[in-house]
Amino acid sequence: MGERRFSRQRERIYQAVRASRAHPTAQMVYEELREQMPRLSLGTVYRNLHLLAEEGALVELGGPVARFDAQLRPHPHLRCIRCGCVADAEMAYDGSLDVQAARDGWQVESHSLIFNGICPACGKESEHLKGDSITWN
Amino acid sequence: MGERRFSRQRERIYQAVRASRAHPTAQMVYEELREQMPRLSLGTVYRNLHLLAEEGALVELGGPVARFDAQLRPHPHLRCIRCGCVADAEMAYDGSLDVQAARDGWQVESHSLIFNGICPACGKESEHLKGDSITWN
DNA sequence: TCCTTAATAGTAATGATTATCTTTATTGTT
DNA sequence: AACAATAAAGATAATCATTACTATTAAGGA
Repeated sequence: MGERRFSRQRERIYQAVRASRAHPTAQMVYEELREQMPRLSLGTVYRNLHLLAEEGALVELGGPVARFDAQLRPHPHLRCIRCGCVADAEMAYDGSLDVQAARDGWQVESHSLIFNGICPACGKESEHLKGDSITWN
Repeated sequence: MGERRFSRQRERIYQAVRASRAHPTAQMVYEELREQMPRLSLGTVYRNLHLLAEEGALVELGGPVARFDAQLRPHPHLRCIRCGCVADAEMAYDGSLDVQAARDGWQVESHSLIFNGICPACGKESEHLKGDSITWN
C-alpha cells in the first residue's frame, strides 16, 4: 500500500478515454495505444482503467464487456443491440429516482439508465438483416 | 431449423426461474436442479435459458453475469454492489422515457433501469467492512 | 548515483459463456 | 408397440473477458 507514482502508460490510457467518444472497452484502448506503444500490455490497460475509476477520474459502465467514460457527470446511455456501441443520451440524470427506488432495507446510491436500440449506422445498413437481439432489462 | 420439441429439462429450468425471486444466474439454476437431476449439464441450462428468453418466456438481465426473470412486464431492478444480488424495484416502468431518449438516428426500443446500492443483508453485516464497490452507470 | 518499491510486460490462470460432437429422447408414422 | 427422423441432452473442448502472478523496469526521494 505505497504512494501512487506517475506512469506514462496510465497517462496515455486516461487521455485515450478522454479523447474518445466511443466509451471504449479495455481492448479498444489497448489496440489504439499499441500503435504508439508496441510494448504496452493488456493487463496494464485493465489495471490502470480500474485505478482511474477507483480514484474517480473515469467511470466504469456495466454490460457484458466493461466500458469506460471520462465524462464524470452521471448520465443515461444508449446501447446498440446490434453492434454493441454506446453513446450518450441527451437526457439529464434524475437523482430523485434513487430516493423513490429505496425500499425495505436497501440503501440506494445511484442508478444506471441504459436505452436499448438500433444505432444510426446499424439502422441504415440493415433493414433486412435480422441479427440477434441483445437487450437487457 | 426444425420445429421445437418438448424437453423435461427445459420445463424444469423454466419452472426453476419462475419459482425463484432471486433473478437466478445460469449457475444458480444449474446447482439447484442438479440435486434432482444429477445428469443435467450446465450447457443445457445456458442453451434453454436463451431459448426461453428468445421465445419470450423469460427476460435476460444484463450485468457481468447474466440473470433471468420470469416476470415479463418490464420493471426496474435493484442490484447490490456488495454481493451482486438482484431484486425488483417497486417502481413502474416508464415507457415514455424511450421516446425522450431518441436522438439522431437512434431507434430506441426499451431501456433498463438498475439501481445500485446495498441490500438489507449486506447493509446489516457490514457497517465496518469496506468491500470493493461494483457500481455502473 | 543509489535505493526502495510502484508499475510494467509477459504470461498463466480463472470464470462465464459458447461451440462441438456423440448419444439420447421426442414425436410423427407405420 | 416398433421405426425413423432429428431436436435436444450430456460431456467436454474452445473462446472471450478479466484477473493473478512474477521477474524486470523505472519513478522519485535520499
